[in-house]
Amino acid sequence: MSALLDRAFFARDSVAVAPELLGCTVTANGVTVRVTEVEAYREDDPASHSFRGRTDRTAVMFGPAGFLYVYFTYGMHYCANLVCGATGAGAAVLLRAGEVVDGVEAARGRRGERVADRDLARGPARLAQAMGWDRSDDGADMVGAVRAGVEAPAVLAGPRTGITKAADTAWRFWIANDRFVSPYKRHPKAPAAEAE
DNA sequence: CCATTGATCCCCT
DNA sequence: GGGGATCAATGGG
Repeated sequence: MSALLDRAFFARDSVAVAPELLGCTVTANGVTVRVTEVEAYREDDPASHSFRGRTDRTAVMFGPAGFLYVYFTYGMHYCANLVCGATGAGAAVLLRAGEVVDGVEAARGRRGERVADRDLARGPARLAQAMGWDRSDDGADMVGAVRAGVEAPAVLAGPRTGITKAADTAWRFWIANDRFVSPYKRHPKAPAAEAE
């Protein structure tokens, strides 16, 4: 059994925490996932929910590190973040994808009986659904639920997904050559990447 | 490619 | 207090 990550681990810059979360495991509601893909968000970041300051929805992001920030989007999906940085920093790491390593039956019960193992948590809303998270889990303390990985994986970095602003900031991190990373899709309305 | 879906937030009155 | 745009996505063609 590997080490639990303490609150100090999360209480740093989200861009530093994000890649270190790869390969770690997160456990909730009878399901454990090995994290394969994340994105960092910060208050000084136009794509962050915290960019325009604290609101009722984003209050948890401005609280102490190590707590879960769950939001609802596209009228049908939940996504989950781990709050990072100093209290009041408004930073977090979005959990984008993972491999269900324990509780496959529970995850499949939430995601659907016909869902392939690979797709149980491959995508931020899929991961949140597999973990059984919704707005009632907003603010849950995740210290004690996140463990270091057995070994440090090979990490790649690139632009974030699904956003229209700051789409070229390389704050998306994923494990190289891992089947449980979500397929990359730039937001259709994001400006095209600069030509090489 | 495209529809789905509704909470949230901005910016006015 | 209200109208309208937006949205860290998914699933099905």
